[in-house]
Amino acid sequence: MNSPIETPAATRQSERLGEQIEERIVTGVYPPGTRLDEQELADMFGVSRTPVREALIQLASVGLIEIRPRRGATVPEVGADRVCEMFEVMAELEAMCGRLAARRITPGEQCALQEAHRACEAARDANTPDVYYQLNEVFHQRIYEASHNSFLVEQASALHRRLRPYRRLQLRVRNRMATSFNEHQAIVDAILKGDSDLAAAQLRAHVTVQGERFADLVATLRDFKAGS
Amino acid sequence: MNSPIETPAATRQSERLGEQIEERIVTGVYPPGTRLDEQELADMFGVSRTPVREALIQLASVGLIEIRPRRGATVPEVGADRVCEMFEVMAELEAMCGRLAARRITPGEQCALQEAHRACEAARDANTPDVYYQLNEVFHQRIYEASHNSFLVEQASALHRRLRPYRRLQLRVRNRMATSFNEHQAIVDAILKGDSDLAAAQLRAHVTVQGERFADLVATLRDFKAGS
DNA sequence: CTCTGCTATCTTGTATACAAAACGGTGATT
DNA sequence: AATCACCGTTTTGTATACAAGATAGCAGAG
Repeated sequence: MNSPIETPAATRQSERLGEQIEERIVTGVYPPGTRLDEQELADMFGVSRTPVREALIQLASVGLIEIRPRRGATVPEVGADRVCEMFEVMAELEAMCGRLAARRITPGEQCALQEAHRACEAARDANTPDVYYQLNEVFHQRIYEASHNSFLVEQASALHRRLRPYRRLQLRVRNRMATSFNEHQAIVDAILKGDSDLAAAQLRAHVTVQGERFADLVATLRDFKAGS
Repeated sequence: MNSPIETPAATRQSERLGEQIEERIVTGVYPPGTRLDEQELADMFGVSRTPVREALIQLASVGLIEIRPRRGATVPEVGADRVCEMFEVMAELEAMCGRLAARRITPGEQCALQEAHRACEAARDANTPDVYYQLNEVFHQRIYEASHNSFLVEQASALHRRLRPYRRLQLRVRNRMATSFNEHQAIVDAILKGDSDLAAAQLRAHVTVQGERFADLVATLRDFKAGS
C-alpha cells in the first residue's frame, strides 16, 4: 500500500532542492567548508532565492549545514571526533532497535529480515561491494522496522543516512564484507531466537566497529598528511 | 561563561518566531489539530509572511508541526502511542548518557551534578513542584553534558525538550517529586561510583516510569471520556 | 432532498524589490 | 612599511507582488 519511496505530491520546490543539495553535500560535491551562496544556487537550479533559502533552513535544522546570521550558509567541518560521537549514538540506537526487534518481530518481518540477509549473502558471494552496501541498508532498515517504534525508526534512519558517507569510506576495507556478513548472521540469529540482550549487544558491536574503522582511517590519513 | 539563555546576535527574525510558535505549541496555546495560517501569524507578530514561513519550515523539519504541500501547516495530533514511543527512545538516550557519564565525568562535573541534585532536594523540601520541575531539567542536562558526547547532548536535549509538555502533565501526581528525587539519588550514586551499567539502568527506569505515567494518564482520560 | 459540478475566494508557493549589515579594498596617517 | 578608518560592493534578511492550486459555497440536475 505504502510504496517504500514516495514523492507523490511533492509540489514544494524547496523539498526537492533540499534533497539535491543534501545529495551534493554527502557525496562530497560540496566538501566541508564550502560556502553556499543563495543566488548562486538559485541560478544553478533555475529558481529564485526564496525556495533556496527554505531548503537551506531545512538542511540547517537537521544539522547538515550551518547558517550563521548575516554570514550565510556553509557546509560545516565535521571534525572526525564528531563523526565518532555520531557513530557512538548510532550504535546505541541500533542496539535499541535490535533489542526491541528481538521481542516484537512478527513472522512476516522475520521472513523479510531473512530475505534481506540472504540478499546480502549473495552480494558477498558475488564480491560486489556496491551491491552489498545497498542491501546492507535494507537489512538494517528491516531491523529498525521490526522494533515497532515508528519514532525510533525515523531517528535511526535519519542518523543512518547522515552517516552514510563515512560508512561508504570503509566499503573496500579488506574482508570488510565477509566480516560484516558474519556479524549480520549473529544478529539475525539473536533476533530470531528472541534474545534481546544478545541482539542489542551484537548490533552495538557491529556499529561500533564501523566507528572504529572510521577512526582508524582518519588516524591513518593524519599520519599520512603529517609524514608528507 | 555561557549564560543559560543566550540570544545575543539572533539577528534572524525567523529564529525568534520559531521559538515563540514552539512555545505556544508545547504550552497548548495551539492544541493539536490547529491550523497555522501564515498571514495570520505574520499579522500577529507584525512581520511579513516570509520569516513566518521560514520559522514554520524549521519547526516542521524538527517534527513539531506538519506541512502538507499547498495545504498549510498544522499542529499534528500526537497520538498517545507515539508519545510513548518517544519516551521509549528518550529512556535509551538517557541511559546512554548515564553510562557514558559514569565513565567520563570530570571532578568539576561531579560537583555540578551534585549541586544540581541538592538544588532539587531543596525544591522537594520546599514542596515547590514548579521549581523542582525546572531544576530537574538542569539535573538531566548536567548528566547529558557529563557524557562528553556533544552530538548525544544535542539529541537528548532536543528530545527532552520535545517531551516537556507530556512530562509536565505528571508534575503534581501524588508523591512524584519525592519518588523522582529518590531515583535521582540512585542515579547520582551510580554515576559517582563509576558504575556505568547501573547508571544506565537507573536512568532508563527513571524515564520509562515517566512514559508509563503518561500512558496511565491517557488511559484514565480515555475512561473518563468514555464514561461521560 | 441529495449529490455533483462549477465558480469565487482564499491560501500557499515563488519571484522580485528593497533595506541593512558584512566583507573587501583603498587611502591616509603614524 | 604597517595599521586603521572609510567607502563601495556584495550578500543576507525582509517585504511585497504575482501565479497557481485548494477549499467552500452555490446552483442545477437527478
